[in-house]
Amino acid sequence: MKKGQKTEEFILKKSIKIFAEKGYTAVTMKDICEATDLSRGGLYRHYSSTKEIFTAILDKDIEDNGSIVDEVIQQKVPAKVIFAHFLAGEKEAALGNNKGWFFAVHEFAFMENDRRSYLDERVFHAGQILKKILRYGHEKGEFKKFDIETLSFHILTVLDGIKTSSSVLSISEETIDRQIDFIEELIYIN
Amino acid sequence: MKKGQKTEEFILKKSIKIFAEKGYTAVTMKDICEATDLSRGGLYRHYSSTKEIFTAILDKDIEDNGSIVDEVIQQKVPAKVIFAHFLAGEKEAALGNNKGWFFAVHEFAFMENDRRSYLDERVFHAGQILKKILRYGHEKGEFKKFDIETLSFHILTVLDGIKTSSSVLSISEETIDRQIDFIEELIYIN
DNA sequence: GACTAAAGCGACATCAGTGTCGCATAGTAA
DNA sequence: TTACTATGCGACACTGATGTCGCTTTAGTC
Repeated sequence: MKKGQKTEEFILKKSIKIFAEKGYTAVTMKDICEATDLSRGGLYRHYSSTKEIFTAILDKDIEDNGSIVDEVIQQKVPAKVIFAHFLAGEKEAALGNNKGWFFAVHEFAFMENDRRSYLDERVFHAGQILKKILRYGHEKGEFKKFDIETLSFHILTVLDGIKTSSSVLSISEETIDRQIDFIEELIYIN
Repeated sequence: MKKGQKTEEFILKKSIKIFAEKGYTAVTMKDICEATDLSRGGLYRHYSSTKEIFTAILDKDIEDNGSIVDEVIQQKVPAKVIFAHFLAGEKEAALGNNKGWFFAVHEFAFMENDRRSYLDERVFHAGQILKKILRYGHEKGEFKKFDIETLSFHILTVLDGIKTSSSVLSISEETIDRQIDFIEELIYIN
């Protein structure tokens, strides 16, 4: 791997944390310089805006998530297990241990005027991943027979709301757990 | 009423629209100058930051909402009607006709480092208003017997999520309606 | 090892927003 | 009307972030 490519991955890796801590809008190129120990010129050699860095992170994240879900479905892992993992990941995000990308996408979207082109596509992907899990759960008879469109949107909005709230308010882990239980009761059979 | 007080109300009124259109972070004092036809100095005479203006708007909004709910409960209006109105208001917000304040509070919260003092209080108020409606519905036997804490949080997060999504994505009015139906089915008896 | 391209540097010009201050004008109370 | 206070003005200095550019250093290739 070339030096430049390595640097780019390094920049993305370091930046995730900054975006998570400060929020998309608050991050400046200077912040990223400091976190990466790169100079202005050095950084601009690779990325010319925070937006560019942020979208690079998102794209990478979407790709990774999608392929993992495909893989476990392939391996016939029970739908409940997959879904529980999905929820666990989102819980981690809600607790601030990392930032779920759905959350990040929305935060990002607040700031951009061009709201309905780039983002539709990314969020569409997120929806696709969840729908894949739900459809698989239906087929295996593990999940109740809801309308998948409505249900997936409902779940995503709740998760998104939880994450927003927890990043913003002093809500307890218990509150998050209760919401996750609520969702699970909603969809699991018995 | 004194001139100054009039001006302050005028500034708030004009600013709501700008915050709704551009999003909290993107608004500058210059924007507000333009919208109000005030000069920098004139504006700074009354408010010295966008944050100050924004919180003034929120406080006013919270006050208004709370008193309306109290009033209709006093008048024994059916809980379903009150709740439907509540949802309708949020739908309007989701459609972008105005910005629901819960949404606004969250958007605002993204930007502030001091996340857990000012906001807890405001969102607590929002929760109180919804819980009041739910408790009233319980008492009148119109609503299912959920745990009110969990349910109110769930509803607020869904609504918040819907609003976030609709401000960000090209989701249809039908999608919003389906989510609102989903919530209603969840809580109404039969 | 020598050469070329890639990567990294940091000073610089630029820009957009902020907050202030002395002055001008309008409101208001006597 | 007067006189004082509240309101409004806009130029100004300041700040912090942006993006560029010529230069140096490092990596990769032969």
